[in-house]
Amino acid sequence: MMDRHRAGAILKELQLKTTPKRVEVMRLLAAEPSFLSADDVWQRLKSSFTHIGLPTVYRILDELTGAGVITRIFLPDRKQYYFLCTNQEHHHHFVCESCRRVEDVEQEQCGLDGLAREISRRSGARVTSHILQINGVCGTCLKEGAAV
Amino acid sequence: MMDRHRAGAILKELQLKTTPKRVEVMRLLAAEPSFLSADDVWQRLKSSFTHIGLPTVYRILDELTGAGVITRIFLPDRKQYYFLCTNQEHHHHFVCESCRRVEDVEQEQCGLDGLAREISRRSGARVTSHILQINGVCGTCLKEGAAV
DNA sequence: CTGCGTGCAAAGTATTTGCAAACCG
DNA sequence: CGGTTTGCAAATACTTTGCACGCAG
Repeated sequence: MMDRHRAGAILKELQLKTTPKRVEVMRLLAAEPSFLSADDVWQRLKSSFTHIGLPTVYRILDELTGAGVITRIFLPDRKQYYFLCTNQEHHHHFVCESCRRVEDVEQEQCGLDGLAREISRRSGARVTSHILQINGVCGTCLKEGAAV
Repeated sequence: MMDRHRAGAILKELQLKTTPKRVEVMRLLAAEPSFLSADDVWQRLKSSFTHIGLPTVYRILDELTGAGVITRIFLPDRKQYYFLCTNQEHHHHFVCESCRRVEDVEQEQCGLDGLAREISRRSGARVTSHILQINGVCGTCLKEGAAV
């Protein structure tokens, strides 16, 4: 699990005060192989804090998402899901629809940078960001017959 | 603008009854170079129908999205936006954050199919879908100084 | 100290649902 | 005619906001 010191260092770098709640959110997310909803995070935090409000969870998740530490995961239910990837390289995610586990997809295979360059060359547009999420069923779930 | 006959044909193919509301939603979306919210669509429909409910608009948009006729566009405001691309080839979209216009990005440049194959080869997962959306500011908006 | 961070309560609002009436095929 | 489709009203539920107190630096 991510140690408190490292969480604090990241927060400092983001110019956010190192509060126990923020640290715990980061540690918790870093220990999760799956994406979580704000409510999921809240439930888990309740075991560490007696007083913790859902709005606080939303605020912390927003800050971390804005700072790029956390990635949003898109699901058809249009709730917001979060995933913290310790991998700092630019990359994307494979999301298992069955177990919610998230796996990294390496950048070399993605080719998005070239695509962005191509777009701006052809139409004069400036690419500022992109969303790339691969959905499916992971190998483990397939074996367990969890396929849809 | 997409003619009613073509809209009807598409609906028939989807095994949906050809109702005036559905036809008009398709025509309207096909004529839009930008993505629209359910509410946007509703407002536009009001000029064609006196009795038209917002839930109906949502239902129609859901049906068409599920059938793959309409693409969802993701924005930070977490509302749902829709865009109808007449281009039947597999492709993706460049979304201008300033004018909301959507431009096609051709498939050859994307390489996502290869990526999906690579993922399943390496981890045994099955890829069922993916989201790829390129965000930025289009050439026209850049010239107009609309850049953020 | 001093301003950012948080709890709590309450609001906001996009989206969904239930049901009866209208309509397509 | 019979099962879809739609209008309307109401509900859902996620997320946000306001404000006062508490805590990090």
